[in-house]
Amino acid sequence: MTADGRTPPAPGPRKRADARRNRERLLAAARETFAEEGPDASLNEIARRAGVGPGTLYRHFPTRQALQSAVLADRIARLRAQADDLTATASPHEALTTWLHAFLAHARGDHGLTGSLLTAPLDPGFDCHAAIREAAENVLSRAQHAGTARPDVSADDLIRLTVGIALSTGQGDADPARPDRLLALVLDAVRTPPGLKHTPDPT
Amino acid sequence: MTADGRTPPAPGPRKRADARRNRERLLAAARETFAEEGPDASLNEIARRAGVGPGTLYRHFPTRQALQSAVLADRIARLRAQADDLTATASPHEALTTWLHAFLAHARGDHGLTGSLLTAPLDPGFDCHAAIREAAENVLSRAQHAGTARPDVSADDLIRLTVGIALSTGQGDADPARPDRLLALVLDAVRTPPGLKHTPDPT
DNA sequence: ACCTGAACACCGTTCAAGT
DNA sequence: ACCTGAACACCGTTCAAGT
Repeated sequence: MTADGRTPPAPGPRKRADARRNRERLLAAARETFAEEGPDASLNEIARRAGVGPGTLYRHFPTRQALQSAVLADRIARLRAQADDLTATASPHEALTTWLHAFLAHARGDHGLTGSLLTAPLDPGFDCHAAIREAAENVLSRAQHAGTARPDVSADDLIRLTVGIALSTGQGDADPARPDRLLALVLDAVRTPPGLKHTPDPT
Repeated sequence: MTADGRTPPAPGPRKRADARRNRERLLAAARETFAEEGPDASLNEIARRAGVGPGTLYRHFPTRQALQSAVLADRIARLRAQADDLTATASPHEALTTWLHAFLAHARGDHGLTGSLLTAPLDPGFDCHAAIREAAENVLSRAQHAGTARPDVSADDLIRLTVGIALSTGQGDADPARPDRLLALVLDAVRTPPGLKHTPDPT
């Protein structure tokens, strides 16, 4: 990954015009199809919708994960930007809370795309895991320095807990408020100094 | 489901001998194959390993979930029994903690079988979701009555949080202690009275 | 009453052949 | 340099035909 975490090779205009057009068509078709059928949608179907042969899809995106990453890239960039904004405008604790809830909504809103991508082994192309971790580290370390988040929790921990909530609360739940409630519970623990109530005597 | 949560129709010896034998062979093959290749393993492959035609598999287990449930049934029964044991032998808080860690280990140990089953919509056959919930309610309500678990959390909440941790911490993690650490964090929150540190003055 | 296994429509992936 | 699309091995699922 590049030092600043942006999309590495910057798919500049150095390619043939038809190649660029096909890439764009494939991305649009993938966005549509993943949204409708989830992260396991048929790749042949995506190629078909893009008006392109299967081989062309594989040439542009050698693996299903590569295609999924590309589809998510801009949404993840937005999450990163939001973390920066919150750092500038909200209190440390508010920023942490708000950003994690936004991330949860994001992970729940894409039929499991983010979840499946963050669960699987990393993709060397666009490393969306790293980008999200930087955003999480941004808001978390600020809260830790302010003393409103316990120091023994990592950005990765928070991401995994949140993704876990997103994955385990399917959209068919009787209680639509459950995901946010569970995240709030987790955040309670993050705010609490570890071992506070286990050792009432500090001596 | 039956009132006591046992496997409902009790697949008694009322069937033809070859049918029973095939059922057993299919279950064994499924156990093997799911363990090796995860919950999405090929059903044809399972039938092949059982030395049986695909149609026979479908006759015994009309859906993939039905087969998965049958494979897990006895392991889930053991988890229920363990909850009963803990209730009799350990303190309320210890019982809750120990059982949830056991459940987490179980959910992490089967290549995601439990996770995929608890995430998907319920199966009317053997309802493993209900069985697990009863076990969780067993240990949770006892802790709540003893005052060591906050009352605004439900057995379903705990199950979802734990399954979420199991799903989001793949086995390829750099930190093998992470799952148990995250569960301990969650249990901290469950023990803490809600809003304790938000309102330092009880008046 | 249960089992068999061929058959169908589909999938992921590759690769010669084209331009 | 890139695209096409036929081809291969496989999958889930069904269903006539058997015993």
